[in-house]
Amino acid sequence: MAPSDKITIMDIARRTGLSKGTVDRVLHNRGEVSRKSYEKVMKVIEELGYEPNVYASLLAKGGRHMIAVLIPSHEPGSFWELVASGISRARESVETIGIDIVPFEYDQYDIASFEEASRQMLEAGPDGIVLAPMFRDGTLVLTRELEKREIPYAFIDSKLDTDGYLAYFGLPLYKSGYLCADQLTGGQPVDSVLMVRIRRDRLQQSDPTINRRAGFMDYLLENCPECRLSNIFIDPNDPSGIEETLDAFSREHPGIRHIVMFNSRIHLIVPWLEKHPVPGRKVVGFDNLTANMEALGRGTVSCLIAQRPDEQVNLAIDAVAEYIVRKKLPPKKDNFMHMDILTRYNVEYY
Amino acid sequence: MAPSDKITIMDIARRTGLSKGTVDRVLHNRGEVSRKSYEKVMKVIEELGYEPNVYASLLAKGGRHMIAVLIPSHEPGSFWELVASGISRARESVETIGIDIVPFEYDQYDIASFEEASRQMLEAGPDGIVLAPMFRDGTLVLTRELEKREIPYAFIDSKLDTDGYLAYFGLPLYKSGYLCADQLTGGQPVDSVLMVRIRRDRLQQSDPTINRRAGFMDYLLENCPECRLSNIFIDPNDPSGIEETLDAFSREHPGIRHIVMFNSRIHLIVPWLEKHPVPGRKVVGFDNLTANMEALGRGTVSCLIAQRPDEQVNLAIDAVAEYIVRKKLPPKKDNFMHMDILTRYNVEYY
DNA sequence: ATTTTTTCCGTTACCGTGCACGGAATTCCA
DNA sequence: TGGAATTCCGTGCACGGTAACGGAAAAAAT
Repeated sequence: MAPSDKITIMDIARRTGLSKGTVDRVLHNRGEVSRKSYEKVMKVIEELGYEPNVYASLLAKGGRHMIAVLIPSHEPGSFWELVASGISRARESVETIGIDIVPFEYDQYDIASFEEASRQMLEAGPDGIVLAPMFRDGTLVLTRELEKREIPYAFIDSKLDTDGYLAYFGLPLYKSGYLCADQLTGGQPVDSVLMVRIRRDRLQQSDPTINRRAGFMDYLLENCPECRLSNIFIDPNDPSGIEETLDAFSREHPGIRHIVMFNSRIHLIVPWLEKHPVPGRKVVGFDNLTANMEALGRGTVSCLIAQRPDEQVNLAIDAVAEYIVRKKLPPKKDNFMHMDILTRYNVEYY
Repeated sequence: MAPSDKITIMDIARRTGLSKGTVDRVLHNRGEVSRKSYEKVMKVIEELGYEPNVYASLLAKGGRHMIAVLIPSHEPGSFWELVASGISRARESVETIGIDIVPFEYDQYDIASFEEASRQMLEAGPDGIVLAPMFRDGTLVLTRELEKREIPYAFIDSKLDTDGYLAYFGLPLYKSGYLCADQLTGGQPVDSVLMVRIRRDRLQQSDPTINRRAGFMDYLLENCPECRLSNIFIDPNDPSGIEETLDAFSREHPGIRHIVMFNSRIHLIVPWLEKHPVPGRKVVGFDNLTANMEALGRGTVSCLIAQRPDEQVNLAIDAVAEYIVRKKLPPKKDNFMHMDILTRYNVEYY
């Protein structure tokens, strides 16, 4: 009944006839222990089910740890700002266990800045890392270095096909496209959908929207094969250009009403949508940016598929912290997280 | 830059010219300190922004705390089983900070068992409590006693209109009915809906489905006023009776297709639904019971509104634990949580 | 003025681990 | 077989806070 009679390092010292110093040495296997005593201690640890007292440990070693977070810089209103807010929450919860969170940021369109940021990060000597792999090759170089230095790291948002990482927290991208299509069609056949995409001219970047688009199109293929799909491309930095593009398209294709965007930037077309309201039009996008949620509340956007990026980074930081403090591996390595469906009726409590 | 140079109890002892014993006495104001020294210490604490080291504290006082959870007993497959699973998760996370979780259960249809359970709970002498108020009057008696003994308590699921509680975590019930209606109609007008309800003959119990039903009906009133509503009542303990009732109803009203239930028991009518498939029928229910989610995966149920009861109890336990260990109040007292929309396309990651 | 009580405060022994230091036991080499 | 070099292990202090204990100083009683 009483779990209060916890067994301590002294208990296993007595049981083995050794001293706590020796027991401590095998616990942190830092050598200077004979094979015989090592095994004896291990056996007793096993028998008694010894678990170290984290407080005492933390208190004794005193020094604080540091977890670095390497993510794209968070311009206001961007997806990465949501991640950043999750970081501040996580900071509070782990600072009491002696861990500091230090963010390192880079321009997600500039690989040189990524390399610079990861260099600085390594120099700071973190005890663990959480990162979002934007540049495939650059990340590979980094993770190899991390593995050499035995620094644990966790992925968020997307991951590489290596396996040295401690954990991954993210969305099932393909499925999210599938879900998105179901929300847009409502299970009923639709005749046409417009996909608004961002023109990108950068190379070697991983593009998560590809998988989403694939899932979206597969759903349509299976559930309403006669649906016609159109693409247009916009430039996020050119608001008036966006309106022109949309105007031109809707003149040429007046029948197309439903609209989807596979990145977090549905808010970019909201001004145009509100200038040209169409009853019964479905507009579906991704991620809970403030601007997106406001448009949802006004009814301009019908539905958002969201992934709680703050939660993801939180879990990732906790996993790394747990590993640093207790050397415990997370229960699952790949954690595909729930996809939240947001409508105007449940967005206010998000 | 360095937060590592934390100020300790010794620092403020030196600054005041007193000993750490005295400082400790004012920190826990357990008397035996002159007014003059008390104020001197308080002033220095303020100046230096002293914050006690939780580990050292926990380590020193050694003794463990106990949080009691008072909820209806969790028959397999019931809503409260989900809560119970959240309890086991919470247990792991707080046992490392020296807190034990002890559940006390009662029959949610028997007020005497509630009183008995709360009596036993009080006798066990918990340091904090999480409870779901099923019986209004009985809970009021209990909470008054808790306030007298200065034992902090948090509500989950629903709350009373007292204000002595530390925090509340639950769903906005009325809104959830509203959201439910929106999911059922898909924003399009529907001509009729059947509400399947549970026959209850008990009194003085709080019934959360009342508010849900109200929200549901208000949505219909505003968005498709011509929709016709029917009610039928079933007995959860009589499976064949359920089928008969549904058979009889569908014979008399063949036009009514869409079905909603406002409690967690939509799974009760799933066998009947699967015997009588109707294309285009919408079936909406609440809560992520295993049986409900399976029916969702098969497409029998169109949508579930879920509330993560495990998360709720987790947050409640954390809030109470935080108060016990650090005397910190939670950031918000009333926490209305997000309503999750579950469909067959996002249920597998829930 | 002396004794008794009360008020106030410093000292000290923990809590369970981490780790440096030094010494004993063993092995090695001559 | 002696001494030197290793290997192995025990001791003791530190971490920051808690609380019992006992004693000095102040107040009250005689």
